[in-house]
Amino acid sequence: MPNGGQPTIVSIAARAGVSIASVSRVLNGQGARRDTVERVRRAAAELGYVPNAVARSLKDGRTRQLTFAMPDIGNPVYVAMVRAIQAVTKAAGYRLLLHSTDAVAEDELAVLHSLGDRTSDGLILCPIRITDEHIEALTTAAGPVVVIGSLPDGVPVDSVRADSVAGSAMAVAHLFRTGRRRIAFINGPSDTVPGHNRDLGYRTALTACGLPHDEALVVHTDFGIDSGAAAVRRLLPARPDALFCANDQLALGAAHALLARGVRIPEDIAVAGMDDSALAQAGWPPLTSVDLGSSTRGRRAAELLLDRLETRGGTGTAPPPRTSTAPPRLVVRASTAPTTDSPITRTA
Amino acid sequence: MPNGGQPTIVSIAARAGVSIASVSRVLNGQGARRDTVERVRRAAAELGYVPNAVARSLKDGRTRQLTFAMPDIGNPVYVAMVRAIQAVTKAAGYRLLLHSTDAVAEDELAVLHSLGDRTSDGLILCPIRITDEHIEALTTAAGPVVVIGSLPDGVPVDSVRADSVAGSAMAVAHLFRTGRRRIAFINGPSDTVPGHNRDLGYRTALTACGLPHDEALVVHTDFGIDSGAAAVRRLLPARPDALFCANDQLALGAAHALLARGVRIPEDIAVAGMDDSALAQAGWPPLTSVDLGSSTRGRRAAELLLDRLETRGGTGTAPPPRTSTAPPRLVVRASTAPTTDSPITRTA
DNA sequence: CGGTTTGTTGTAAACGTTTCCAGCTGCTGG
DNA sequence: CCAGCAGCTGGAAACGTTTACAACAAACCG
Repeated sequence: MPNGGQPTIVSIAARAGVSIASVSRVLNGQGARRDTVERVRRAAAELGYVPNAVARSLKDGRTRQLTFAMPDIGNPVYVAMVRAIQAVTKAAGYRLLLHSTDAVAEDELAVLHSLGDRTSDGLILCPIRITDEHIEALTTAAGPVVVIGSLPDGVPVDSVRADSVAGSAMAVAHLFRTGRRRIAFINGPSDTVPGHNRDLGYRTALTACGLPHDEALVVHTDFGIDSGAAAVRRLLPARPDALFCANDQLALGAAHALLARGVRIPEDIAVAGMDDSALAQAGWPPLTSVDLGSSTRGRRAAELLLDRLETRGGTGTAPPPRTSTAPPRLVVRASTAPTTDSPITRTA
Repeated sequence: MPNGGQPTIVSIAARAGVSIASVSRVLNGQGARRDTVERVRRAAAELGYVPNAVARSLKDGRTRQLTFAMPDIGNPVYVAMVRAIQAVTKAAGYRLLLHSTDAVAEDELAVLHSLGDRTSDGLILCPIRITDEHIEALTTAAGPVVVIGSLPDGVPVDSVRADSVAGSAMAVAHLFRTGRRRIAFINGPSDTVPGHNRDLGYRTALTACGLPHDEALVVHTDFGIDSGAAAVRRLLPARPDALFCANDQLALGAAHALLARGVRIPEDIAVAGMDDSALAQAGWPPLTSVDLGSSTRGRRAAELLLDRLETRGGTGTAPPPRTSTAPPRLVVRASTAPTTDSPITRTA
């Protein structure tokens, strides 16, 4: 037998002396005579029968599996998403397939195309960048997709986005309110959507606060602890009194570099991060950070996807794509306590 | 059509004017006449054909999917494992199914049983506790399983374990060498395997160092940042000069509680953690920690599983179960710098 | 008591592949 | 000129389910 000796509906039928149709019916809780049910149940139990999910999937065209593709499972932001998604999908009876794209665009496209192989019923994709090929692949996707990230208008796909413009602005405004006037910015790569948006938020907030934009106070680097430390070295000559970092890892690296130089946080320089990951709480002093709602976004994305799946084959035409934005939330901790000589302005 | 309008091998056959058998052969790179190949290839491309993985799985009895079940994806240790496993499986052409058991034993058993549904070709299980039911389920599992954790002898299953006894001992010995004499211990639940082993390592090392075992210096709690902070409050009256924590999260919570009370680290009290997660590096001062090799274990487990999968149906009898132990590694950071008055013994 | 209903059952088709087998074509070698 | 052979090809079975359909028995009603 090509099967691993695994019992099937056929073996049960033989043992119980009924047809495979009856076995299937009994096992799926449909009507049958008293003793038929009894016999089938017992045979199944004795053989230790477990229905073959693959065969079932083939029959009814669904796998009860969902795929989540993100750039890097090492990043706490994505871990938070995985966690939230997993909670939702598990409750709904779906399994979760994890795919790490290593932030490679081709990999993201491959995942999108592989939706066609019917391995999973739907996909949550977290692209690092959106190219024309992405848009093309998204519009022609073989199954429901939800994108976590910002999509251009007109792409017929549900999406969940973070408001990192507003989030950055909140952080900068907070630093300003607590008396900081030379607010430096350590950003990630500016050619990614998040990088661009955070930059936008930073500039907007500076203007709103009436502060000048000083190029010497801005560093672009990649996301990572070491990069944060390196950036500090470049920024210190510009004499900042606050550091806003596009990410907690950068903030942490920066904070360590400062402390190692004897700079006091927050007395000399305030430090704020972004994402409010476990690292922010873990740092010393604990880091003020902007929570962009990774958990919320993950949960919301999963809900949208499940919703698509359920309203499938309903009235015919699919409902229009929905976009949901998770509001940012500023979490103030010790790393941005006001300077003693600051005007503790509570007004906007 | 019950299918979503998705092209199949049949549509290609029709369009190319050949039989489905020929399509299958061409697509699988078997011999065919020049123009048959040509026609099939073109038809497939024009229709945007993607092979249905479910049908294929049903046919040849393998899904090219692997399952990893762990207690909590929020824990950095498991994230490290996921990452390592993902890297290996991806390279081997397998997808990774993630399952979070929330540390619930029934959930672990359910995963084990669900191996029979043929959803995945193999399972890596990270159980929090091993009950008799686990052993029963493991021995009768419907497919290859690798356990990350310690298994009693005689269970016919590959396993990868951490040497947390030795790891704990290393940490305690290190603290002793750097001049500490009242070494407190914040442990996780003692009824889990890791909890028990860490306790064992702690006691063994104390004895080896000639230090007395003082109950007032030991706290059992659950793994979590807040628990670490709470434990410190209970320990301080016992006047420890070092804190060994069963996990980085505990260590971090403890460190924060100490710093908040004005206790200096490492001058007044040294702090060491375990797991060497990102948190250890992130803390201030950076935390000494024992790396139990989460990555290594994950990678090794994946390799063992893949190996089982390949040597399947070979000579007949399966090779005996293998057990691999990841050696612990002490990572010394600032949080355990020697006290100034310490005998900086480098011997042993 | 015959016709209709109701409930239970079995046969067979279908899902989309892969693959065994047999048949066909066109050669080659005798 | 024909046997044999190689290369291609198509038909059909198989993987393990679910389910439409038909068959059949028993029970009911008039």
